[in-house]
Amino acid sequence: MARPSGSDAGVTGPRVRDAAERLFAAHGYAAVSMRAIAAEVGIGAGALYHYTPDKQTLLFQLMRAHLEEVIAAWAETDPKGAPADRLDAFARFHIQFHLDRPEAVFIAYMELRALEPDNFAVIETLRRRYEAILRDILAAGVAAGEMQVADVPLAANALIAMLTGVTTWYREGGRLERGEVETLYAQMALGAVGAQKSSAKTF
Amino acid sequence: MARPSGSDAGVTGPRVRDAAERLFAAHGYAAVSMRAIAAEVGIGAGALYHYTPDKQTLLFQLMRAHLEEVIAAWAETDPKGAPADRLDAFARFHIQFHLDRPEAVFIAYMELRALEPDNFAVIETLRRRYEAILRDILAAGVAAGEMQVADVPLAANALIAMLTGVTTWYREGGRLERGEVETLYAQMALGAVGAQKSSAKTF
DNA sequence: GTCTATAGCCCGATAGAC
DNA sequence: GTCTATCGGGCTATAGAC
Repeated sequence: MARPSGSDAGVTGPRVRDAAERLFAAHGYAAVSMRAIAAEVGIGAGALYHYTPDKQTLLFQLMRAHLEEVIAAWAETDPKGAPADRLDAFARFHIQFHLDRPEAVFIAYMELRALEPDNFAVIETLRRRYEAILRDILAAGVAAGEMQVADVPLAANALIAMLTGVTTWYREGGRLERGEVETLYAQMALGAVGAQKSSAKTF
Repeated sequence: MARPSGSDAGVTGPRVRDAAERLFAAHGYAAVSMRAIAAEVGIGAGALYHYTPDKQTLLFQLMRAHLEEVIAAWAETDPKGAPADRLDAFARFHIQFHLDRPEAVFIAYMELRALEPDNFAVIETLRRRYEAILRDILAAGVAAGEMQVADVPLAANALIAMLTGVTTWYREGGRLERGEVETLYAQMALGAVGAQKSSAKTF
């Protein structure tokens, strides 16, 4: 399609977002300068402003894109079966997504406080929508008698925190394979709410 | 004991640490300026340096004091009985401590990346020592046949993350009392590792 | 599309008066 | 023990050359 000149348009933009994601996750939004992002990309600081109007918008768009992606991805993963099986699938999905995109996830949970009020409201709505998925699963599990959960919102918060925490210690190539980690976290999640997979039921 | 003049010595120091703790927890270490801390205390920025040699040391000392306190407090709380009962006690202790000192806990877990290497090494050692408490409980539970834990370090990480997450949502005066929160989290922790309190056993 | 230069501001930390 | 003033530098974002 022969661009008139210069370097790869449509390539630097994603590289800027990748660099920002990596650095925000590693050091925190407030601790990362636009100069540092530019240096990571290999351009001058001024050139960044062709790709984002400002630093805050860069953060906001990273967070929004991630949350919209995770919500959409779950919609395609949801097995829509028995609540215990959905919880198993949700735990595995959440772990998988977090291990695939640890930086984006870390930012989405940790940098809420760095958002300006209008941006915060948008992100908070998306975050609540994602957490509502788990609350719905737990509520269905209680209704079906498959789970013992005294307080659904509390249990959902506790499970999300547990699952999200995987990013703080898991490193590729370590002692455990990803599949093992998924399985173990899913087992703990089921156990925490007194559930078991339908395939494990004794009739 | 009649100080020669001026304001309350021995009082401003703790106020500086309290202000720093509050602001670091709310906005993150990197986002908080020494001027902001001074304003919170009600003194000029220059006067801060009578209480800390620099900003980094302020963070380091907050984190070290907190971790040493939590380790010492557990040593006095540990019921030293059956592993399942110790896990129940640990979960309640951890929740209590976190709800009593949410700012200190939040900083201790979130600002590790803001520490300079020498300080990081000290804090990381303390943090590992605290997490080893839970690993020891789980290992004892497995050995006693009271718990089903396929991987002790993973389970310890998962439980710590779950319990610590309480600070992200619990607010005093909300829907749930602290005692309820402790009980529910302890139940989930026990369930996650397939354990139950000795008082709940069926013989 | 990227560069260099810079405006305007805030930063951590220090010096010295009181 | 606190103040004011300040040093030296980094920050975000913009302007204008190429």
